Parts: sequence; structure tokens; C-alpha cells
Amino acid sequence: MLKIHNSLSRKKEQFSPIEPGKVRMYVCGMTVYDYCHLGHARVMVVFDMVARWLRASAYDVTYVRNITDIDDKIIKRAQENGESIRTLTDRFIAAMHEDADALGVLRPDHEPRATEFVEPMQKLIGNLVHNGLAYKAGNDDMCYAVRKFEGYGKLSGKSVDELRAGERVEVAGGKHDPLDFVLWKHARPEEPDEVKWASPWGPGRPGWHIECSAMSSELLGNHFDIHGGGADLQFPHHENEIAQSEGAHQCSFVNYWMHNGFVRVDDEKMSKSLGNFFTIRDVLKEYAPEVVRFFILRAHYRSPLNYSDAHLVDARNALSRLYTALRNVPSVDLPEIDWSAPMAARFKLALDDDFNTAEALAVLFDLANEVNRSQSAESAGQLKALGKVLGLLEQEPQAFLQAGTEGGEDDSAAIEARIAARIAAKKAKNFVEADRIRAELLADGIALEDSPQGTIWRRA
RNA sequence: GGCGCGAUAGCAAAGCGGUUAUGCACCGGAUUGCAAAUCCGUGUAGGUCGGUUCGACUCCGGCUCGCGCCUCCA
Repeated sequence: MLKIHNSLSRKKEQFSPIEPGKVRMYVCGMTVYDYCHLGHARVMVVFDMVARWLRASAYDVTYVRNITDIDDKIIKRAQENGESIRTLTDRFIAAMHEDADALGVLRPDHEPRATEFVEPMQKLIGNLVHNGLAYKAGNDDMCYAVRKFEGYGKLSGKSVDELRAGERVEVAGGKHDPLDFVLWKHARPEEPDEVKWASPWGPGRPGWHIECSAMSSELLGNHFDIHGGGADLQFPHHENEIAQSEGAHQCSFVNYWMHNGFVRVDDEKMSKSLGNFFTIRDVLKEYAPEVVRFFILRAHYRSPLNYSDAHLVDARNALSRLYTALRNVPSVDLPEIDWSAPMAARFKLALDDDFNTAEALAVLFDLANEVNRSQSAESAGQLKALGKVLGLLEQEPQAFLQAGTEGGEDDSAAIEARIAARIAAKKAKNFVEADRIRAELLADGIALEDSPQGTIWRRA
């Protein structure tokens, strides 16, 4: 039985879907005005893993991950670049897909773009006005009256009075209360026409939080199972979503809230504002995408994850051990996983316990040991099959072990030639020459392994 | 200031009230022409002070330190 740590209760809870056998999940995705960094990689990989595990657990999953393609930073960036919003966002959506594909992140069932759901957003705001929860502020922005929503703060554990928002947030735009947030921004003259939509409250554009309430409701219904995102979205974004959706629909919004921990650099959160971020594509120039995926899944999704070269190298070496086992022992393809088999049962227990991928990977290493010891094709097949559940170990082992860095030249022919020279030297019992070639190759990052079947190489 | 999270061996990272986590690195052995890979084995833990308990890394409390949210942020 699956247990999920619910941010609402701050406890692990037994998972029980609204509709038996079906899971509807919404995850806050990217604001597309720049390349994705490793923090984004973590959200994508973590919830990809969640969706995969739910599917492996025989749930019929509908997974939605939205794209924010209208917001202040996008407008600003497009103006700086002298291009249209659409050109900018299209470009970075394509880049995001490239990064996600590389990391083995399967496409969600729906990737709604905010700009395509402006009508539902307006409908939602209309509901809020009707329910007395929204008002027109002094500057003509439509705002949410936070204090009128009972239960505001239940997700973040904050109380309206404790927030004392005025201390750090400037009360702007004639809001009734500093905590109130914008639902609909009235059009500013300096902004391009591209970001102006007609509305009952005058031309303008949606506030940030409303898109998720509208899109989740359109694609998953007013009440669904799982809502995920980075821990920094818990407040205010997700708190505001609850206020909007429950305020508009007058029903419960989400049953399980999941928040993943941050990627850090030198024990500090990796973020745009701190400027300490590494883009996915930069990291992929140094490390294989599967190594990055493995690095992310090695930690529990709620723990902080420190990024450093040493950790990525460590992850690469660890993953090599699994691939080496698969290289050394041919595997049979298993049509399906027998979850009652000891290793598979442990693996399942781990993932059922709030998606404990660290523990699940430990099982994979134990299984690799068993594979090496028994040389069993069935065990090897099981290792492959379990790895696949996490989106790992799907490459040809040799391809992984011999892969160079992205864009590096293919020098395998030269390597093979030097290996042939060494074999000739060995045959002639010229071990000094053979060892010299081997040392030379190792200096070039190529490690040799002799076996009765011949000599094979991998990148060290 | 308010709210929350964490502190595990050289590094990384889990479970668990009593029995080997796991990976990388290290050491010994097997194997090998020598290595590598692999196997076998050894060692190195649980911030600090108290409490509960027959027994605590694991539960409770204090302290110290680190981090996050309270402002756009995955």
C-alpha cells in the first residue's frame, strides 16, 4: 500500500484515490523565459518517477504539468530581446523538452500553456467575484480577499495574522489587505498588445496563481488527487491556489500535496535570484543524462540535494557498477515483474513508502551483487526491469560504459587499434609493452578489462 | 521576529527501539602474467546535554549549528 507524505498534514498518509484505480496529478512546471536549471530537473525527474511508480502500481494516471508562458519576467525578457512573447516562449518550451527528454522524463499527458486557458481563468475569477471573495482594487487590478477565505494558511502552516505581510511586502495597488493577491492585472499602457486580453474587468492579463487553479480544474476536475511542485511554491503559490479553487468551486481541491526539496550549491538553494544555478544543458556537457537522473533519484525527493562535481562523479561510478553487472551477465527480458520475488518485494516496499528511491536503489545494488555472483540471466533481467521502473538502466551497458561526453569525437576506432596492438604484445609475451599501452590508455581515461572472452574497454 | 525542516562513518545517503543498509573511497584475501572487472572479508557512524526503556542512531525535552519559507523562484 502506497503511503505519501502530505504537505497538508505534514505526515505520511495512506494513499487512496478519489476514483478507484485512477490518479489525477497536477504539477507546477516551468516559467519559460530561460533554460531550465538543475532545480527544474529535479521537479521533472521526481514527478516523472512518481507517475511511473503510480503506473507500475496499476493506476490509470492522468498527469498534467503546466507551462507558464505569460508573466512579468517573460514580458521583460521578450522586450529586452526585441522579440514577441510567443517566439520567446516557444523557443524555451522546445529547449525544456530537449532537456526533459534527455533526462528520461516522459511527457506528461497534458502540458497546458497558460495563454490557452485565459477564458477558464476569467470564469474562475467571475465565480470568486460572485462568491464575494474577489474585488477590484484601487488600481483596477482584481484581487483576492484573503481574509474572507476561511482556512487560508492551512497548507503552509501560516496564520493570516502571523504573516504580518506589511513588514516585508509593500502594500501596493490599493489592496484591501497586504496579503491579498492579484487575480487579474489591468493592462498597462507600456505593455505589448500581445499580453492584453479583454475581460469583464477591463483589458489585462491573468495573475500568476490563477492559471493553475483554472487549468487543473479544466483538465482534472475541481477535485483531484495529487498536486506537486518545488518546496518554494508551497507558499504563497499553492496556498493561493487552494483559496482560488476552493473559493470558486466550493469543494475540496486537492487530497495530497507533495513538495520536493531544493537542489543546493554549497548548502545554499540553487536559484535564479542567487545566480548560483547550473542549467541542465551545461551539466549534460560533462555528465551523461542518466547520471544526472541517477544523482537526483539517489536522494529522497524531500531531502535537500547538494550539487557538486564530486557528487556527480560518485553517481557516475555508482551507476557504472549496475551497468557493469548487466554488461557481464546477459539478461532475459521479463514480460512483467513478479512483485513477490524477494528483491522486487523490497523494491516495491521502498517506493510504496513515500517514494523512497534511495532505498529502492540500494535494492538494485544488492541485486547487482546477486547477478554478479549467480551469473543468472533471470536476475539480470530483474535488475533491468526494476531499473526501468525508475527510468534507469535502459541503455545498452556497453553504450553507457563507453560513452564519451556530449559532442566529444568518436575515438573508439583508435582505442580498438591500440587494444589490438596490446593483444599482439601480450601474445608475444612482451608484457612491458602491453602494460605501457594499457597505462597510456588509462591516462586517456580508458580502462581495460581482460577476460577469457577477450579485452573490453570502458571510460573510467 | 513568525513558521518549518535537518544534523548518520573519509564523502554521499536510507531504514530501523535490540540483528550487515547501500554506493564511492580505503585496507586484506581470491582471481589475473601484472592489472581491471568480479567475488569473499575487515575497519571507520549517528552534533551535544539530559530523560523514557532491560536496551536508543532510532522515542521525548533542552542546547548548539545548518537550511528553507514569510518577496519572483522548482
